[in-house]
Amino acid sequence: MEYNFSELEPRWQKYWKEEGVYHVENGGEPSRPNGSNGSVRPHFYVLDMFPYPSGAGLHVGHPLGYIASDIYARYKRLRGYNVLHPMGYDAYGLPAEQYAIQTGQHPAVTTEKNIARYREQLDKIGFSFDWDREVRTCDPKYYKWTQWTFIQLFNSYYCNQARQARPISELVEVFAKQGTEGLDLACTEEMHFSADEWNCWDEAKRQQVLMNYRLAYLADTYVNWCAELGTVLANDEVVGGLSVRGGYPVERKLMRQWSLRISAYAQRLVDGLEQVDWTDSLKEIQRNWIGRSEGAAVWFPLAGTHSSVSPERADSSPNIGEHQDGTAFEIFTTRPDTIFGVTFMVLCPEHELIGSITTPEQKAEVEAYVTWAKNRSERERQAEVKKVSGVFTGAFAVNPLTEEKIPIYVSDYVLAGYGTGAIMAVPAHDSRDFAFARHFGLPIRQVVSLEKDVTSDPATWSESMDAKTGYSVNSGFVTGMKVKEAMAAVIDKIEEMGIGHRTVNFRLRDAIFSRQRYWGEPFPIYYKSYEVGGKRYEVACAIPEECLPLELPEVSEFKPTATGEPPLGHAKRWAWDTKTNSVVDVSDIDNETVFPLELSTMPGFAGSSGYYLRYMDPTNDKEYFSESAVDYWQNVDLYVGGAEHGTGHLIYARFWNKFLFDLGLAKKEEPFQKLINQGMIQGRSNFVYRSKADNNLYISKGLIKSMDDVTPIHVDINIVDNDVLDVERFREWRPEFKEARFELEDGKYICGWEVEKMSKSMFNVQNPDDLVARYGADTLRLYEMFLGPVEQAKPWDTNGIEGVHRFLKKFWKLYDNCLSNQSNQNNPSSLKTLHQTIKKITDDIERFSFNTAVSTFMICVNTLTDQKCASAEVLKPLAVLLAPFAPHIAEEVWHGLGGEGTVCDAEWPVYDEKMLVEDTVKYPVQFNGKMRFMLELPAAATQQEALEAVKAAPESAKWMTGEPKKVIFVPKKIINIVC
RNA sequence: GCUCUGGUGGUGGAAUGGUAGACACGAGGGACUUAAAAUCCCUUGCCCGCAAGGGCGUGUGGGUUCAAGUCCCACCCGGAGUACCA
Repeated sequence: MEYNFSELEPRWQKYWKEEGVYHVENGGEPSRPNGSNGSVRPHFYVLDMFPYPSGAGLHVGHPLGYIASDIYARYKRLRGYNVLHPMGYDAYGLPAEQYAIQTGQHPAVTTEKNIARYREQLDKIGFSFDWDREVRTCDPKYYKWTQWTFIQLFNSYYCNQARQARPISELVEVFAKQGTEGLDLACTEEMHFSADEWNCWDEAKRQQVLMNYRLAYLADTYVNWCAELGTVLANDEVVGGLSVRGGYPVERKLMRQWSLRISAYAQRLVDGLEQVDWTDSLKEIQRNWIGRSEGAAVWFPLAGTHSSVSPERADSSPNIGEHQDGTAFEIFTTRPDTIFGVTFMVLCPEHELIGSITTPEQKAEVEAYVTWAKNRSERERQAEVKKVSGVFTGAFAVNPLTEEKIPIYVSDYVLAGYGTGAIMAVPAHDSRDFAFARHFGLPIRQVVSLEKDVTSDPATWSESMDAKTGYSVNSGFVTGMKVKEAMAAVIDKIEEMGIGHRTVNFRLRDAIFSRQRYWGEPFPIYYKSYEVGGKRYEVACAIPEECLPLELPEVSEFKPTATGEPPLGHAKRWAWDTKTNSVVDVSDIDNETVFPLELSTMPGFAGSSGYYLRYMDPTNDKEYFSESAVDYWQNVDLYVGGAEHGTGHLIYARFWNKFLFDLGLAKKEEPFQKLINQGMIQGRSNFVYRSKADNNLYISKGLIKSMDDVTPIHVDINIVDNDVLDVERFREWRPEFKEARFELEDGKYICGWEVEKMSKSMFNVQNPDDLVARYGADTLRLYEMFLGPVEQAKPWDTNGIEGVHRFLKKFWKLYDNCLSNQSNQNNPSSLKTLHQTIKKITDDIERFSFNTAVSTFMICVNTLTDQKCASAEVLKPLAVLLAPFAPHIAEEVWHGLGGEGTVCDAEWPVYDEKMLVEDTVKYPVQFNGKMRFMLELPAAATQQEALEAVKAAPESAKWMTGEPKKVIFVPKKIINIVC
């Protein structure tokens, strides 16, 4: 009987589907016939990052992670766990919308089509997903809860003291009672007001103030505007001044946008990393992105104004670091110990103080610089980082510790978005300040030295001394202290003086949440207008929760409107009637009861931030997910996906989960307990080499004398096998190769190869369907695992796939022999092989070493073949071991040998310890502390036997003087000899 | 620059501090076959040697250890992340 994978695989896939074998229920009821004695099964949640269904379909890189997680999910199921292993689609996104703009096809239509194609491809690989739990982010039943969460964010503020999100209604009450007195709140701008002030304000003003504290808030912020895409982008969607999608230029622009106050959670996002089982590198990526740095905020008075700073003023930090009376400004530094080395100050070009402090003589120059700096694109700015630019304001500040007058400059190397947008420059100990000082000929003063009391002339330095080590010098009262001590001492001093305080700064900025696009979740927000004192205010209001979902309207065009509004501006029915609580025509807007709805939509990460929770209870239309569901599943035990989401999705999802945790909905603070990053699969391109002398002559790789004589040409990897070109198919491939002649080596044309990105234009895209058709899903699954460690990036090549396929054929042959030859008896050695395999496979799976697991299977089958053993007693447990990796063949064998139910319901075999005892053990023999030789002894050897063996030691042991008297076994398999 | 990773045959890759190179591919040789495919067997890190055997070998240089691919220090070279973040 042949191993006919193309018949048996679809047959089992159909069976699994019809029988609902992978359907999971919440709760641990033992649905398995031979389950864990009726006891409640433990739960386990294995999740893949759901894909964006692109038009190109799956390539072999996509399923790598899915296969790994499927193996683990199946393994856990076989070990008696109730395993949640769902799949869905991140269906909102730019490509479908770009396609719609070009072709007029509705994104919903193309998305639907792509999903169908993905599903078809996924099904062929034999995954154990519970498709009853599928979610799609573009499905109103799903995004209802994305919108719902947004409303909760909108209706929440963050209390820094409680380290928790709380309802905004609570804040309204507190404001009415005590104003901002005694509160520490996450906000856009520091505000201070009394209860009386609050109570006097009208509704519009109050709403404006509340917006400052909401976790989802509307604010004028500098955004990454991508004109080509017609939308703003989040920081992680921009790399090097270009959009990640499409690579279009991005500029800074001040726009009114929805943002999520993710910065409020910065500290918790850092702390939470301690609790999760992720790789160090990914944790580090997140830590760097969050960018926590400790330091001090210090007020520097302006020279020429009164330099006294009142303490209560100093504790607060008004907008962009400026005193309301304009007599001082605040800076942030991580090196307070170097304050005696400040020789100039620098403000960012956006700093509010610039206008008021610039002297008349400098005004023109400063204004020209600020204009220039503001209009520079992000890309230009980043490309010219090394170029020093800036201008003197003519104004001076006073160093609060030395009373020294120091000049104030403006330069774009100081960023508006970080700290207070102003710095104290210490050129001797900061490389950027150093470059600036050198460029403008400003003084450089050494205040830190590696050795106590030893200084040198900074004029002779080629670079600044940035390291936080050594001792303070020339630094007043901290001179002689170690850097760390000096930092503490200076902070203590400035706190005592009331001009500054210890503080922590984060690089992480709030996430901009608006996209000027069509294909995304609409905001459940409408705008009421107020007219107060001749001024018009717009107040954002959430639509009532019970009216959700607010469905994405139809539009006539997917492009922005003529007035530059987002595509939703084309929608006819896009106004909110507060009387009927329903969507009505835009023409009905009266600003009395009918109001305009928000025109932008939510970004891609909105729908993907909480999807793992929805899988727990995907059809619930009353709640996001039920309490009992989340109580049962808790959080994701194992999450598998690419590390490229380290600064995007994985930050947003953690934030989202922490927020839901604060609301009491999520039960664990961290959503993903263990995380494995599957390495990217790169393409492996093949080349043919065309002779430059003869356009129809192609030279085999080994015969090329010089690469200058030939032109390498990408060739479709599907007509190359093990780097050997199928010359006939090559001639047929394209008309230009029809007349091709070849210079062959050993009758073959050998192609060159190179590792490149997997892309259509390089003809190196491997489609999993082709491999499934040729070798079967089981071979594909095993091969993808065999390729190397899951975490490691590697180029795709099919050079070893035959070996894996051969293994399955050998396994099949054992099974076939077993069926045809019932007289096959077990022998002790084959049982031993089985038990060794059980132990090794279990170990390998537990440590996610799937590539060695596949090797283990190969060794096992080879050994059993040698041992001529093919009894059902050995093969049935083997089928179970193999089931996570190659479920189809495992199922077939299991059934063929009389297994009950499906192999998915079997029990993971337990190995017998006694079977594994080694016959012999190798001991290093040690004498006088020196290792002398290796000795092989029976595993159960006694002291006496060991002594005899040492006496009878080989020639190499003749160094010994006298007879060994005693042999001592010491840990780690060493024999010590005493004479 | 900073941070994280990794460096082992012709290739992908194995090795709780204990015989480096498992397993697989590729290559070479052989069996079966009229032939091919499929299948099976042998060889395959490098150097010397007819052989038995010997020498050298995990990026480089040191160190710890009876014993180092593995641990420690310094350096070199890749890959990734991030970048005027004060």
